[in-house]
Amino acid sequence: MSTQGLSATDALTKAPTQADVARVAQVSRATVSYVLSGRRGGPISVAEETRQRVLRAAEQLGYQPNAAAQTLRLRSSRSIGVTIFDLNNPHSWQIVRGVDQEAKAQGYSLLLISTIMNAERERESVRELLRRRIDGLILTQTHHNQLKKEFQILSRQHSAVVLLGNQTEDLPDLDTVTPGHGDGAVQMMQHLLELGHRRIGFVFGVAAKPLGSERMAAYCRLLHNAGVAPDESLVEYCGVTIADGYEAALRLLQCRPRPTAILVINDLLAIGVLHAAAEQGLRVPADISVAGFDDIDMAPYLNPALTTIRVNAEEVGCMAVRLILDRVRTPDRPPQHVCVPARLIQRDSTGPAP
Amino acid sequence: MSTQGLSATDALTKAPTQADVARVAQVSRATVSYVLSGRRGGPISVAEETRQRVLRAAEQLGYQPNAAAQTLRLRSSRSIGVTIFDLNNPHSWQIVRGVDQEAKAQGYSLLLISTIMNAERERESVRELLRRRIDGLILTQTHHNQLKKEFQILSRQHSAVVLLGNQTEDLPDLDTVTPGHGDGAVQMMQHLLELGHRRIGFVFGVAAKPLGSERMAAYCRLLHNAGVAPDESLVEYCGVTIADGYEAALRLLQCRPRPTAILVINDLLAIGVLHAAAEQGLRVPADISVAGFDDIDMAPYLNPALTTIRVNAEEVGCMAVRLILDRVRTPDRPPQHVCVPARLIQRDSTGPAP
DNA sequence: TTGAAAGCGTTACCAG
DNA sequence: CTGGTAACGCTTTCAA
Repeated sequence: MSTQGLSATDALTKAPTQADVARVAQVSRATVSYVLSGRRGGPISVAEETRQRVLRAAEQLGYQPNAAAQTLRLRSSRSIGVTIFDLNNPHSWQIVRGVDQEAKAQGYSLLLISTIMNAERERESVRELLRRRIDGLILTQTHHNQLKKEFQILSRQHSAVVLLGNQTEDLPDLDTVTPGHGDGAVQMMQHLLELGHRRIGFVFGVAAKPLGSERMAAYCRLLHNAGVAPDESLVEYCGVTIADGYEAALRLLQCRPRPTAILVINDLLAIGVLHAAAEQGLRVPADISVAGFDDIDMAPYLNPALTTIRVNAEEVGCMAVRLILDRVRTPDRPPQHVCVPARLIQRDSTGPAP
Repeated sequence: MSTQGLSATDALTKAPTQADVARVAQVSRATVSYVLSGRRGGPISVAEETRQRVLRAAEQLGYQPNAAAQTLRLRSSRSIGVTIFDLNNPHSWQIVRGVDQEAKAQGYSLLLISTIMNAERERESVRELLRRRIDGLILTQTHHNQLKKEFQILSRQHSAVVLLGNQTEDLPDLDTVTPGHGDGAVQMMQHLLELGHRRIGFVFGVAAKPLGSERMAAYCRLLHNAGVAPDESLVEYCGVTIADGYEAALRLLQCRPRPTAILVINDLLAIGVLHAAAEQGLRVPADISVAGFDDIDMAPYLNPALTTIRVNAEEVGCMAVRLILDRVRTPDRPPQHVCVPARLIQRDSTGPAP
């Protein structure tokens, strides 16, 4: 049955397989595998002359190993899944960039990204990733409590899971990467308090309740320490879009007395806040200060340049990948929790209280 | 050897397979496949009672079909690859969003994204995608001339390719989606000329030569039609980052007489241009007008809100997916070229020439 | 150093 | 309607 006469060029109707390469190179399929993989187990040495012949044949045929077959055989896809909650936020992409770089650097050359907008789609996306037999999963800002079952399945598949930017309470024993937003919020509040601000508004736009609570906690605590009575009307809850931030700011700017500073949950929403201020004829920072979190790419180029808290997002992504790979290699290690430090980036959107 | 006694719960060391489900449900593996796939060929009907038993067993075991095995068997991974040139540009994400939505809607539930920064990495990324046996590949702004070989391989694998936002000259016979930037540039130039602008600068920041040439052509042509002599010093070539746009704008603003308007290749760079203008103490649009392309999410919230050309990016992504799927179903159809129209979005960054 | 052969988990064909 | 069984393309052990 074997179509012996198949030449190098006429198999145009089908992707070439290892067997085709073997035939052209006049060797066995095993030899082809040895030459082209040469992964672990050291070099199962094969004669240089043969090696070259195989390489040439593969090149000539445009042979690409079938990843599905490899995955099936090796029980590993050498890939990492990532779920991103808000694809619209540039900060998310900074993280993805970090993940991508580190994954590629570690030979986990491919990155599967799946976008999610709500808990239901999140489940579905994670399941899809499960089916692909990913070696690890990085979840950002997830409703992890709804994914218990998926975590079980993953662990049975020996896949690693890293949670990124989530609260670490009442959690399964997972590795986590935590951006130092809490500490950053402390720095920012100190900065604002030193500038003399006392009426400080907070635009709190998050996708789900517990996210950003560390920032909220720092905000409340430092106000309290400064002897400022809490004022509910200065905290505006809203969604995650720029428009949400804009509208929240409009509401905040109608408070009397007006806040002299507005802390915004992230830089994206801060863009909306800056716009609202400008629209109301307020000068930033002369009339009101505005500050954000994340230090997204455009933060230095907004008008005015935005004071913010920077957490190196690429490092966050990179650390997540490392935790994944560490766990793949050492499955029984105790859970690790790494924190990526934050620091204040002072620009032109904050100034002395008027 | 077959571990007959394996109960539903103690197989914790390995992902459950179809065989496990079959054993628990007391049916054959084929039956499990029929129940859980039920894809094409119509319903290979199976008794409702049996069906339920299988479903229950699968649920109980947390069974997820192994996608690698399915891909191997079906010769299709039901996935689409996308390469994005500049992950930093929000416009790219808009496109990805469109691709993601449409792909999911069509049952191509997973989206593989691979980021590239240069021609070499692009080749490598595409090869990786090839190995995964993607059903289709969407290339945005690619150096397609360097990928001839990969295209051959793809076509042999019966994978579809769509080029997005590329010049369509001297091209293999590929399907393309072209954003209407050329026409948009015409609209924008008309808008600026009507406002009385004659000295119009152009910040031309692209990753590779031919990209954006349709905008350049429109710019030159309309200036010429308006009787304005070309002025090389008004065109600034630069890279693709906000910083590049900022610096290009600084150079442009030093021209004497100063341009009264600046056309920017995209909104991202326009952010840098707006910042440069503000920094130089220029009021936009009173002293100088600024306009971009893409209508990224933040465009309406910049200070001032940015006049721009909108090409519905999600639609672009969506069309790309449709072209892919059409071709998968009808491989021998002649190449299709769809164009997504552009329209002027007039905001506050353009006004009468001073 | 090279070749033969046994799976990996699925699907789909062909008998019962 | 259900149950064997042969691929799919690859890696890897075991013999030669």
